[in-house]
Amino acid sequence: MVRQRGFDKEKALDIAMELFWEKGYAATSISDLTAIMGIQRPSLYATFGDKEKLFEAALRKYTNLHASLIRTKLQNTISVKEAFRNLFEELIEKEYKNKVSKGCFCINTIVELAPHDEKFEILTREHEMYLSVIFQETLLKGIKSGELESNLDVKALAQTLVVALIGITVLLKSHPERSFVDKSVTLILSLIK
Amino acid sequence: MVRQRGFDKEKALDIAMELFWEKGYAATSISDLTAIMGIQRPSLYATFGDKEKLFEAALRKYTNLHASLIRTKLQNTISVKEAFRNLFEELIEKEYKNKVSKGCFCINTIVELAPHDEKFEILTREHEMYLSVIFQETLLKGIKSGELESNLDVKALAQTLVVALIGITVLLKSHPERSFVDKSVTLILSLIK
DNA sequence: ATCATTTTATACCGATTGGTATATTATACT
DNA sequence: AGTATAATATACCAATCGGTATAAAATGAT
Repeated sequence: MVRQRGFDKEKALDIAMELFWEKGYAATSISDLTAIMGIQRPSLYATFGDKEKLFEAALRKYTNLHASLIRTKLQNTISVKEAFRNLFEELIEKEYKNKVSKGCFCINTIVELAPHDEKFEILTREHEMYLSVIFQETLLKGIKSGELESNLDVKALAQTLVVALIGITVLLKSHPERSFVDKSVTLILSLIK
Repeated sequence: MVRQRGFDKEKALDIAMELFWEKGYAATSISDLTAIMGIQRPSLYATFGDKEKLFEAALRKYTNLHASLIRTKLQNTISVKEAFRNLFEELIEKEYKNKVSKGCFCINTIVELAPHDEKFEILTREHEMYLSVIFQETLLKGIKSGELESNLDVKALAQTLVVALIGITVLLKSHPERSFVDKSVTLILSLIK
């Protein structure tokens, strides 16, 4: 009884996510978005509400994808310490490969919007807290398997790994010497024992 | 022979620095700036060039102030480890006191502009590298005084402290539970031995 | 006091911003 | 096949963007 949408909503959202991720909220215009998404302005507004709603939808999609990606990477290895090492090293490798480093969409949003909009403060904080829970679970598995010491302060270590992940992700955007970030990753991983 | 400027250039730059620091480059308009600086648009352009030049001048002023502030704080204590602890704790205290946390102007710029403008990539990277040098000097002093172990990897530790400082500064903008950041600071400081 | 020089204030520029009104096109059900 | 409904395309909106032309006001040297 109705005309159906001529584009894939999820694909369009993916493209919007990539652009917001790369340029941030303020620097991305509706014209930029419609051009790259391949849709007209009224379609964007009819489908996603307004610019802020679209941004929020894109960020929620990112945090879901990011969390499950992290969880998967931490599950697929025998050694917990190796898993964390691979996590950091893949992050570093990817940022040095790409010419323009987008960093982490969630971290970018903490910096740009969290201080000025409580909605994004909560959304981004909860994602970081969720990451620390994933890290805790991974560390606990390492203790149970006997790989890690049983008297490890799992919570403190997980939170420190989150802090380190944030610090390295941000620092990579300024393209420091590779050895700089490699050395600090090695030292941080030495806390997992 | 000429009319003299009716405002203090350095004071005006300080005010611009605060606003760019709080809102970022894209979200700060010339009208915002002239209003808070108390000057007219042509005065701004005559004195500082254009928006980007003003931003760069503000950021350079910030990095200079920030570096000397950090160096001062690390000098004024007998124990090196205590000095670093105070550095982190004062940062945390300040961010929890203020309602809107501006974070670090340099870090904000790494996230917003470094990936899209080589000038700011270089400027911000050099500041972070400079901080790591200050940290190295401080740690070396601790070794010479006998407080720290002589086999400490000073470079790796200094770089890790920079990474941790960045991570905590960013995370604070999402207002996590106080215990979260306190615990990770304690664990990071345990690397200084 | 006059004059050259620079800052100031007002007003304006075209371009772009986020967001919509309108009218046309395409679809699913009767 | 006709009709109700929603998505599309075009064109437009006021507001704001970064930046400037112009002219009045203020200054220090003569």
